[in-house]
Amino acid sequence: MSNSSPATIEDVARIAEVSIATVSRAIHTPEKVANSTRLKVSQAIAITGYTTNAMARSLRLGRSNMILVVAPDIGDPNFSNILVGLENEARSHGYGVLIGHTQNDAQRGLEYLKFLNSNQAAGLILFTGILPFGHQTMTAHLPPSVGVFEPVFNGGIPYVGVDDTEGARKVVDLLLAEGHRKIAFIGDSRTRLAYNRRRQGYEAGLDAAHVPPDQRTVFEGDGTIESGRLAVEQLFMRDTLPTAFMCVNDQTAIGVMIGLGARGYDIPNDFSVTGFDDVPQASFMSPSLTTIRQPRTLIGKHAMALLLELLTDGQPPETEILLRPDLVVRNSVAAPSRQWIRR
Amino acid sequence: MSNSSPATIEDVARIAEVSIATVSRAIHTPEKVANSTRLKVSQAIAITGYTTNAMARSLRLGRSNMILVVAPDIGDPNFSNILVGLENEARSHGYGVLIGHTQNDAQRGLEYLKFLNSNQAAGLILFTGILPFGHQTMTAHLPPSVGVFEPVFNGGIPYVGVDDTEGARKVVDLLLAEGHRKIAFIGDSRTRLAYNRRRQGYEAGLDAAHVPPDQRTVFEGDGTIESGRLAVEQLFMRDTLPTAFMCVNDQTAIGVMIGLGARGYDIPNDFSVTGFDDVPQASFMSPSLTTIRQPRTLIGKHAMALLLELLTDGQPPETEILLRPDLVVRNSVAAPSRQWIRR
DNA sequence: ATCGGTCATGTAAAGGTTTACATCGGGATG
DNA sequence: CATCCCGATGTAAACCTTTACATGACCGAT
Repeated sequence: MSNSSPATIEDVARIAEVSIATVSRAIHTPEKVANSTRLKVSQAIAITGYTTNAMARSLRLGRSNMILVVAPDIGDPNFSNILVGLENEARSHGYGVLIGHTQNDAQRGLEYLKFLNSNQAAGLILFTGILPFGHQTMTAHLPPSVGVFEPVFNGGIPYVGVDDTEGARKVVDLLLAEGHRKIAFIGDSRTRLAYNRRRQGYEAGLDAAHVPPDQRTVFEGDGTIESGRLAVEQLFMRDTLPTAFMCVNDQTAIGVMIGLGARGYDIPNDFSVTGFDDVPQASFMSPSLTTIRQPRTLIGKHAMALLLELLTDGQPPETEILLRPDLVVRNSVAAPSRQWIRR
Repeated sequence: MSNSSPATIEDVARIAEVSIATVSRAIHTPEKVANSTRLKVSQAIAITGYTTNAMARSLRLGRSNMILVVAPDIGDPNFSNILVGLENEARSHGYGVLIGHTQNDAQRGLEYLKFLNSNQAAGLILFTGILPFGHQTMTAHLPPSVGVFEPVFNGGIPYVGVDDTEGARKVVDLLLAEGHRKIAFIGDSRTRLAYNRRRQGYEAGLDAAHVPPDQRTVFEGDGTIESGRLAVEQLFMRDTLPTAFMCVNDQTAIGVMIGLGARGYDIPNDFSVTGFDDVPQASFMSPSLTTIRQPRTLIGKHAMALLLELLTDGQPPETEILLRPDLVVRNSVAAPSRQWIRR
């Protein structure tokens, strides 16, 4: 019962008095096995405590039951919530989740190539900004893959994200409803799809409200806290000050709040600030940050489900899944300061 | 060159004009192969782009190159930082990290047993509070394992954590130095080792300063935000109010701050509050929280290193590794309010 | 009674690797 | 020159599973 080495299919076969082939069939295609035999086999399995050796199975089948998830930084709190969704979905289908992070180092990405080449992962989940294996040439050798947040490479890989345009639109509509007309947009890199879509939502909102866009209040940074702080400095040096800062993500918004705080301004009374993503600390800041919630666990779940479908059916049912972004209203937005309106 | 199916050791052998055994030796025990042969083999490897099939290797060797990491909640930001350390260390030794989370559900833990039984994981990293597989009986079947934060089961499994006693001592010493004499200790479950050690540090500090302990200011909760809030309510109903709240973890401290804020008190002017762990939001709260930093990435690194040692040497070099906790002084501590001193 | 067909089961190969053991050749030693 | 030994390499078995194909029994139809 508690042998030193784990039971093999042969042990089960011997006890059930059938061949190993029958045992294998009883497990994987029970309809091909007579009822009486199936019973004997399941009893033998119970006695021996047999579980299939995944190594041997994967070797024979030519594919594993592992999904490799590669992110730029697994220490990022945004990441961990997605991981929950990914893992739950995978496990409930008998798959395991293998993780890796590149820390934006191309060399690191290459190391994960080993896992793929050595057949250790049946599928791949790629996060924003990951270009793990250098060349697009590699794409041909990639296993079934799904992107998270944004498309990977130049497409060809389906992805799951949030509707950035709609999210941005919700934010700008809130600011407009509060009475803001001069709304700065603090973005990150123009090369990022999320940036472009969010900005698109921003512009669509202004347009719908017949507010003429003002290029002088659009700032491009890199999405970091520091870049938000810098944006404030730059905007104060220009002649037109906004009454609200709409930021492409929460990190930038935090930077903006720090920058405004350093100049002695009060948020939201002097300026309104909004973010995007709803990072964990957004609710703990003072004032707490009005932002867009990314349904992270759900994104993870959908991404994994899509990948598993890909693994069995071969063809992706959809190439792009966009989830609904929810506006989270907190305390960083108020009506524009009379001080600025009066100007 | 870009064959459809990946190159096998046989392809390499054919090109290098040696046997597959020699190829295997050239890779794993190069000192047993003549220089000239080794060269031929490595050229053949370069030509074919061969990488060892991990499935076949694991099958033959009887163990995989995966480490299973099981945590109560992978969505917890504390977890992700440790994961970084774990993953870096593992990867640099050719191991992959497989993750799982139980969400404090014993049933879930059982599902991960499959991975272990099916030889898919060579080792196991267990987090605090995890009792993944029901009975201790299972311990016998567990692969080499290492605990994080606290010992697992009744011992027998080495672990890596932070020196809780010393950390608590640093906190209480700070509060004492500020002039506090009535310091409440808000704990979580008495069954947790961390609680007991931190409280031990708290009492040792009071003792060293010749401050008599007051049982009425010790509160036991469950480590959640709500429990911190509740502690405040309870303490206000008793006759002796502290001037400082020393909390067993940051969650509790956040709850205490919320509770005090709801009663209209100002921190740190009316009361001082301290935490333990330095969760990401600790620096974003207002006031920012004075707490103890857990060297999380380092803990992960050490835990994985210990496990890998265990895997190769069989015996753990140490059974307990305690890292140095650092005091992070922020803005939630000040000298005790004169209002209370005067009483 | 014979045949054809169906269903349940068994046989055996294949998947890629590692390694104990066998073999072979050559240099050192007597 | 015979012997021994050692180093380098090859042969083949083993790890455990899945599945195409073969076998055999049984049943119904002719």
